[in-house]
Amino acid sequence: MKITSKSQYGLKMMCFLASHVGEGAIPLTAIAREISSSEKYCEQILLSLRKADLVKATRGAQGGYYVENPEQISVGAILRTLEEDLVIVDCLSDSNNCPNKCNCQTHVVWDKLYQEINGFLDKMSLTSIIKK
Amino acid sequence: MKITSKSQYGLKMMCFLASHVGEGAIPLTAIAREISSSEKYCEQILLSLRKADLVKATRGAQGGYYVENPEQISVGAILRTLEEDLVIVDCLSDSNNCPNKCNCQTHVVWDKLYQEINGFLDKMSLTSIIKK
DNA sequence: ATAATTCCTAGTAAATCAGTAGGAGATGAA
DNA sequence: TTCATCTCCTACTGATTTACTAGGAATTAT
Repeated sequence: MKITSKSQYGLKMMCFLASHVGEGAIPLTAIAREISSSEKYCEQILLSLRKADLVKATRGAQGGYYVENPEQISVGAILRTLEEDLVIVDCLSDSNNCPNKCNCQTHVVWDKLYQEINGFLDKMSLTSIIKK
Repeated sequence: MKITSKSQYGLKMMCFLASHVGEGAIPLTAIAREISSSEKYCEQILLSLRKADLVKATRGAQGGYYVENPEQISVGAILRTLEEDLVIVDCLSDSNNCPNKCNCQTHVVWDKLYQEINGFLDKMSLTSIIKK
């Protein structure tokens, strides 16, 4: 039940980009320096975020990464792309895998917890957390 | 961000024991059979739960495990003992470990999420989930 | 052209997870 | 008292996941 370092770095990067919205593309080198991590690792995380359309990128010289409309990007959306959908137990995504065919009493606990976590994180926008 | 199988089995066992409260000690063999897992693994999990005083045990012949006052046992308490305190990012428990000395904007996100999860799970008692 | 930059796949060491194994110690019953 | 039935406890192990690293192809402003 740990948040991965991928998500932790990912959220930091998103915060950084959100606080520089409208200033054009920011290169990987600057981003990695800001959050004190390796360029290669940050690159990999940014790739996932871009594929999920949460960041934009422009290639080539003077290229880099940037976000648009940070007020519309939720922390939940970010974590769902970096934590494989935030599915906290497998039988939530793959009911066939549940040994009790999901008729067990505990299933409802995981389901409600999942709803709770996602609901909470979806209400939190990037803009709201950088204004502190 | 996955719930471990230890917690999943643990909660199932607790539900089973709670639904047989007042019927005396139930031996490991019966518990393991009920939740379709190995005796040895169940035993290990029950050991943790007992050390946290969430289940009681009597040794020797006719011994076994049982719970008292399931209405006072929360799902949160169970998960905290099986998921090392449900600390979702290390810098929540060990601030020294936070590269940004926890002055980062993201820290508050993890902190609030932690509060949310725990608050939610603490309100859920064993009794409430077996009555379905 | 070329220097700067992202894109993409593959690899790897370390940590964690999931489960096994075995024996010591306790206790009720014959 | 002995024996069968239980829990207690520690150590071990294979599989999986995590947290990175590496290298080269593709793209674009200057």
